[in-house]
Parts: sequence; structure tokens; C-alpha cells
Amino acid sequence: MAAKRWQRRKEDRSGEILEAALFCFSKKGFAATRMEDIARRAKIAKGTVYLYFDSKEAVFKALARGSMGARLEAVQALIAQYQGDTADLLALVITNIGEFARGSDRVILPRLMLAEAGNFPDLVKFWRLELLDRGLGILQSIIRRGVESGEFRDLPTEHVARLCIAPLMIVVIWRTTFAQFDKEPYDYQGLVAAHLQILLHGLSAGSDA
Amino acid sequence: MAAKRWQRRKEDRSGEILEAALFCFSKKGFAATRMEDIARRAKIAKGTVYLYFDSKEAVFKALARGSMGARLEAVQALIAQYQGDTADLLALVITNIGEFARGSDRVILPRLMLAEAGNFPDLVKFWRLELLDRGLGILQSIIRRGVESGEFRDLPTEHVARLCIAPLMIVVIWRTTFAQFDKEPYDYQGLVAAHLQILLHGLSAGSDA
Amino acid sequence: MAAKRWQRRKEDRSGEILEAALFCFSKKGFAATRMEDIARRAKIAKGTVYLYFDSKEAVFKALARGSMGARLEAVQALIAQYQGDTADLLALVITNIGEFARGSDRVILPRLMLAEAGNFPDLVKFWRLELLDRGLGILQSIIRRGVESGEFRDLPTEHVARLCIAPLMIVVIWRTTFAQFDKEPYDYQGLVAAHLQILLHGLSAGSDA
Amino acid sequence: MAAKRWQRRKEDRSGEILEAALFCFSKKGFAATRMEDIARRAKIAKGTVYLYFDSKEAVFKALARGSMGARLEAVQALIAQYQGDTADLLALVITNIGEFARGSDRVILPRLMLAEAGNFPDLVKFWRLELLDRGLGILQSIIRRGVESGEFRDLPTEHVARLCIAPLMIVVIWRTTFAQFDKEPYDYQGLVAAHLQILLHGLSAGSDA
DNA sequence: AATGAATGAGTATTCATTCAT
DNA sequence: AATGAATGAATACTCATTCAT
Repeated sequence: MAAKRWQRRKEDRSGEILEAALFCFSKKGFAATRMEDIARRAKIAKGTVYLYFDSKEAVFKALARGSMGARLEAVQALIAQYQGDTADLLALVITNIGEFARGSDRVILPRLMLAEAGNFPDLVKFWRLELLDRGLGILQSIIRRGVESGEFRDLPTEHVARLCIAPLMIVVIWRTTFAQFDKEPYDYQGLVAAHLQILLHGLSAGSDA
Repeated sequence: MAAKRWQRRKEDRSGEILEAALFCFSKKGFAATRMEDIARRAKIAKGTVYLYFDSKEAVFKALARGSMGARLEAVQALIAQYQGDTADLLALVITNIGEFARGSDRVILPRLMLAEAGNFPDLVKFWRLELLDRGLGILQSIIRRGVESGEFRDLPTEHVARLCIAPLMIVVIWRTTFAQFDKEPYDYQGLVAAHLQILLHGLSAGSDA
Repeated sequence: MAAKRWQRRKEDRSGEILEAALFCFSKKGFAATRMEDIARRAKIAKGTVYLYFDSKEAVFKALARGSMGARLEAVQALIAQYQGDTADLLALVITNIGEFARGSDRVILPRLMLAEAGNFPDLVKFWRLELLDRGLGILQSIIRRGVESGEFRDLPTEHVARLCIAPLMIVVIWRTTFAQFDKEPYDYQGLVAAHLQILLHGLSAGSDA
Repeated sequence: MAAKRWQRRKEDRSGEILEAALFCFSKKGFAATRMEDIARRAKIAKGTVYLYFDSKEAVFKALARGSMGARLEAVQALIAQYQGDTADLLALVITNIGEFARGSDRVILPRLMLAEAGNFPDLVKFWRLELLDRGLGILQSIIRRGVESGEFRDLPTEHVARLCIAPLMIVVIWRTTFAQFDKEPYDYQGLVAAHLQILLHGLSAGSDA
């Protein structure tokens, strides 16, 4: 539990390697990244990587598994203590994830996962179960709350949850794939704002004739 | 002795190879697919592939370039001759693309493109310019028409266009990546329906007090 | 209609193939020449070559064996009927071979043989026995005649014969290998003339004190 | 257990590889030599060769470039300090090169270069400019000196220089190509001696009436 | 712990050769 | 006889992994 002092160094190394690997994988993909690329970027020797990870695959999996769940838990905590309009809560959650999608350099992780899904089925399963299903579950519970309180129209929550997320995934994909050809930077924040306007308006029970 | 080893069929070899390649690439990714895999699936010899394509990369590019534009043009034709509500038109277009997303086996093409984007920058450019920008342009013009006719609220069309598409991309990604872990098949049609309900409701000018 | 009268006969084809092969081999070497190169140059289909030759090796051997002996026999005939100074005869023979070396497009044959010697030991043997030994034998007999008649100094004929040939081989090598970098064309005729001057002078018995 | 599989010896690996390559190339030619042949002969693994050379071509070029210029410089030094008859100097130089031609195992280098000339045009240029032109230049300056001092007849030096070398090239070719079929070893030394006798005699101004 | 030279399995590509047309 | 599509063996080169130092 407590971090052992003499392992301190080791943990740092491991993190540096993952950082380097993230950079390389996101730039060239898993297959096209050579262990030496990772090592060079981490400023260590090729062999050293193997002191921390069994194989290139292990590096990738450690990368893909780590550090994504934390955010989810943060969102969960946010919700637990929330008092107020469901619409505001939903807006808060979507904005929060939106911030991540448009700002964090970690977005390359989902991009990576999508790209290599074919080669790492168990990783897909992990993402599906640990992140997607959990995340969608949280959203569904929010939406259900809105329906029950009469704020939202009664639409199938499993679909609505996905519809909340979809534009954020667009942000991720756009940033990691197509942004390089933008002449002027795309206004991600505006997209999220428009999304919220349409979504909340569209969900709103009161606005229905 | 053996069944005909030489089956001359220049006719559609190229198409068969692309079909086989599509299958292999979508299953294992570009890098992990061996030319021999493609050849075996196309039931020809390794060397034969090279009679039709210069390299593995050329196969991939031919695949990624082909057959996606046709659908776009179909949609364009649909719109050109359309008379009636903009909302209905938008619903029609989204449903049309949705049908593709949830039914066609060609959806692996966008999946593939996303996956290999890092290794084929010029291909990304092609998709961006020839498909995305064109497609988004079409949607924007529809939305603008709705705004001008007073049917839709005045929201930034470049964002709204993306919001129309986003859930369809979710369908594509879900089908090609996560569907394998569904216990019961996900109701894509329901998703598109919910999308339309929220979107059209959310866009609708009349509902706003 | 009936068979085309003007259709080329088999023998012609074979010659055309050899001609094409000579061109290709001399340009790119044996290994780097593809059967298709030969076929294309001969303006026939790849498969057709195999109607005339069993393999690429067979083409090369047919080429290397043919058409070199004829010249040797011409020289032999020249000598047989010659009456006069041995020095003049030697000059005549050397000039004759020199003409070949500096003018004929067949010089690529020895060049080719040298280049591929390692891969075709039996061909080397053929050249050695059928051409070199015979050619050197003829030269030796001339020189011996000169020694016996008192025209030439008494030097070992097996060496002198080679010394007569050596500059001509230089011509061959120069033309086929280094000439491409000459700024102004090298004066092969002048070389042969200088060779004769030195050789005959050097051999001459009279000039020795 | 097994005998050391990893023998770290960065020291002279490169030289060993070149040595092995020289052997293989001279035996089978460039194209027919497999990288594995070279590796096996150098007693290392296939991949190791690539730690020292970028490609098979690079191995060949390193080989062809190296170790030939040194001898030329030795000859140049010899001349620079020489005092005495030009005829003696010329004899000395020719004998020196002759020793190389008939004794050194490096003669396969020119043989190799001739054989592969077609595939390595830039290498031909290197040999032409760095070795041939320089070598011929040295010889021409010697001959010019002889002409100016009145020892030699006034013949075109560019031709005479080549005539000095020609028999030595014969030695190289004979040794590397035809010697294998000699029943009794050919007397290369005798050839060089005869060459000198005829050449010096033939050049000598005094002997002319 | 760290290094990086060495290894060798794995694959894209070429091209001599075959044979149905 | 002629063709050229199809075959598949052969090989240069890459790179994940090992381990002597």
C-alpha cells in the first residue's frame, strides 16, 4: 500500500516509459512503433524497457488500462454530492467530459484503443466493461432521475446516454485525426455548447406541446 | 490431376482481392495482415496480388478510396429533388446514413481509416476533404435552409452538422468494436430514432417560448 | 485465312531473342536481367522465350557460346594464306582483332563472360579452351615463325602471345566499362598503333645491339 | 550450457564482415551471394550484418572502395624519392604492381568491380577517377620524364601508360578467371619479365636507327 | 539496474517458370 | 506457335527479445 521508498525510482521509470510509449503509439500506431523508439524517447536503453514490461504488448496494455478510470471516479463523486436540476447536472457532466475531450493530451488513449481494437480483444473488453458500461450506467441513472422528476421526456435511457456522449467522441476523433487539416482551429467548445442546447432542449418535457 | 490451378479471370480479380483485403484488414488491422492472408482469402497465390496492386499499401489505399463516395452522391441526389419540410428532409438523410451505418458491411471502412490514420496521412486528407467536408457541407446547407425558413433555431451550422452525424458514428464504432460483447443485440434503430426525436425537437424553433 | 506467309520462322526468333538478351545482359548483367526484359526487347511474350530456350541460363549459354568462334576462324584463314614478313602478319592480326575490339558491338560478350564467370564455370572452360587457348596458339605459332626466321628476338612465346592481346583486352574493358565517363572519346586506334610500334620494335631482333 | 552465443566484439566485426563478403562475392558474384552466406562465413547472425552495414549494396561498396588506394599511394611515394634511370623506375613500378597482381588475394577486388560494373555505376566512377585516372596519371608523368630526358621515344603518353598496365590486368583476369583450368601453374613472373623486356626495348630511343 | 550488441523468426516483394487459352 | 495470367520459391531486411557485460 504505502509506496516503498526504494521502489520510488522504479515507479518513476515505469511512468516515464508509459509516457514515451503513449507519445510513440499515438503518433505511429502500435505496430509501427519500435521498442527502440519508446526507449529513445524515454532516454533509456532498449533493454531497460524489458526490466519494467514483459513485452511491447504489455506496455500497450498497461497504458490502455491505466489512468482512464480515475476521471470516471471523479465524475461519479461529482454526481453523488450533487443537489439541483437534473438538466444542470447533465450539463455539468457533459461539460466536464467535454473539457477532457477537447483539452487533455490523454485523448489519444481512446483513439489508440479504437485503432488497435482488432489486435487486443481483451483490451476492448476491458474498455467496454470498466469504462463504457460504467460511464453509460452513470449517465443513464442521471437521465432516469430527470425522467422520474418530470424534467425530461420519457425516452429510452440506453440510447439517450449514448447520444450524450456521441458529440464528445466526435471531438476526440476530430482532434486526434482530422484537426491537422483544419485551416483555422475548430471551436470545440462551441460544439459542446450547441450539443447541450439541442440536447437539453430536445429532452425537456416542458417544451413539448 | 489437380483441379485447375490456373483460372484465368482477369475480370474481377481486383474486386475480389479488395473484398478479401477488406475482410482481413478489418479483422486484424493493416500491419498485422499478411499479403498471404489476403491471397489465401481471395483464393489466389501470393504473387497474384501483385499483378493487381503494387504493394500492400496500394491495396489499402484502393480500398479506402473506393466505394464511399457513391453513397454520398446518392444522398446528394436525394436532397436535390426534395420538396417539403426541412425537418423531414433532415430525418430522411439521417435515416439513410443510419441505415448504412447499422446495416452495411462497408462500415468497416471508416473504422479501418480511423485505425490506420497515423500510418496514412494522405488517406486521412482524402477522407477529410472528399468525404467529411463534402458531407458536412451538405448537412450544413440543409440546416441553413431550415433556419432560413424559420423551422430551426439559429444555431451555428458547422456544429449542428457534426451533431447530426455524431450518433451515426457511434453506431459505426459500436458495431465494429464493442458489439462483440453485447449480450443481446443493441437496438441501433432505436438509437437513431431517439437521436431524431431529440435533434429535431431540440432544433425546432416553434417549441422555444 | 491461311497461315501468314510472312510469319517469322523459328530460327529467326531464336536469333532475335539472343540479340535482345545480349542487349539486356550487357546492360544489367545476367542476374539483374528479367526474362520479361528480354521478351519485351524481342517484342514477344514472356512465355515465348521458353519455346526456344529452356531457361534464362540456357539463353545466356547459347549467347556466350555462339558467334565468337567465327572470327577466330577468319583470322586463322587469313594467316594460312599469308606470305610475307612475320611482323606484318602480326600487325595485320592485331589490327584485325583491334578493329573488332574497338568497333563491334559484340565486345560485350567477353565483358559478359568475365562478369558472370563465377556463376558459369563450364562457360569459362568453354571460353578458355575453345577461344583463348586456340587464339593464343595461333599467335604463338606466328611468333615462333618470327623467331625462327630471325625477325624476332627469342622470348617465351606463351608470354608474348598474351602481351599481343593484352592491350586489346584493355580496349574491350575500357569501352564496356569506363568509356561512359570519358569527357572526350578515347582514341582506341591510337592505342593499337602505339601498341604495335612498341611491340614490333620491342620484339625486333635487329634493333638489339 | 551452449557456447557463448553473444560474443561482443564490436572491435573488428566490420572488418570480418568485409572479409567474409569479399570471399562470397568473389566466389559467386554480388547477386548470387545471400546476406546469410556472408553472415555464416563471418560466423555471426544474419541481422548482425545490418548493425554494421545498411544493405548488401553498402557492404559491396565499402569493400570496393577500401584498401585499393593505399597501394597506389605506396607507389606514389616510391616514385617521389626516386633518383636514376626512368627505365629503371618504370620497371620498378611495373614490377611492384605486378607483385600485387600475381600475389595478393585482393586482386579479386578489380575482378569484382568489373563483374558488377553494370549494377554500380557510381562505383565504376569511383574506380575510374580515384584509381585509374590517378594511376595512369602517375605512369604518364614517368613516361613523359623519360621522353624529356631523351631515354624514350616520343609516343603518346596516354596510350603508353595503358600499355604498361595492360599485361598486369591480364594477370589479374587470368588468375581470377582462367587459372582454375591451368594444368601447370602459369608463370606470371615470366610474363611480367617479358613485358618489361619488350616494353623497355620498344620504348627505348637509342635502339632506333 | 542498466546497457546495447547480437540474435533469428517473420514478411513484403520479386521473378523464373508453367500452362490454360 | 504464341500468349500472359498465375504460381510460389527465394531472399533482403526489420525488429522484438535476449543476455553478457
